[in-house]
Amino acid sequence: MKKDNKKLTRNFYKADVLEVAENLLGKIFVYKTKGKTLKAKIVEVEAYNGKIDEAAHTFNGKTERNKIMFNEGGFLYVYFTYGIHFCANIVTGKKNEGTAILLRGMEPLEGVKYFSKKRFPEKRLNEINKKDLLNGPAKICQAFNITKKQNGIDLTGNKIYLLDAPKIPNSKMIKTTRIGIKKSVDLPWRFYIKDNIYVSKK
DNA sequence: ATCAAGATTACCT
DNA sequence: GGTAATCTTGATA
Repeated sequence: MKKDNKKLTRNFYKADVLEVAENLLGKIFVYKTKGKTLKAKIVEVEAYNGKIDEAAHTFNGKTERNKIMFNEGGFLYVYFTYGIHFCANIVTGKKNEGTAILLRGMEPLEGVKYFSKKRFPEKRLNEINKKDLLNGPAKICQAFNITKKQNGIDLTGNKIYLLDAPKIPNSKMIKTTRIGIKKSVDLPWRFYIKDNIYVSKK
């Protein structure tokens, strides 16, 4: 009997960013916070590679903001943008590669009430559409309450980590161009699960 | 010291 | 479809 729910280890993250990006789809993101366990299934990601990709934060070398992206794989890179939003990434590859994967869409599994409260403080639970909770990179951080404080967390620890799940077959995976960038716009480095309603944008 | 851009979102017409 | 919101970061226009 195959066990699907083991925590992913360092080796998973140390592979090439594009390989990890494809493998990330379907995996379970877990955040243990304030006695609660929050879980969601990853359905949409984008790969960034500072070596060859002008859109990556690491393209022009190491800075105070992006230094976590130069760690070996298996760390959380969180950045602040547009004066309002945080976005969370999974660092991949070997040390000093400067590669990471942006989490863009998730399906809520556990902690829906918590997500709803963080996303829509003024609304009642029954007015909230579950598909609007985690269908965007900044929405994910808002719902999980992920901020600068979580930047650099080791994903092989017990606070934030991923659980294994069966690989999404190629027939159910869409590979296309990334969203919201002005450089390297033609690289097909966005991956999402076909027909999944929790994907941020078709 | 100053400035422009930004891996987005929500709300408007 | 269009754009305001909002402020940290990195380069120096």
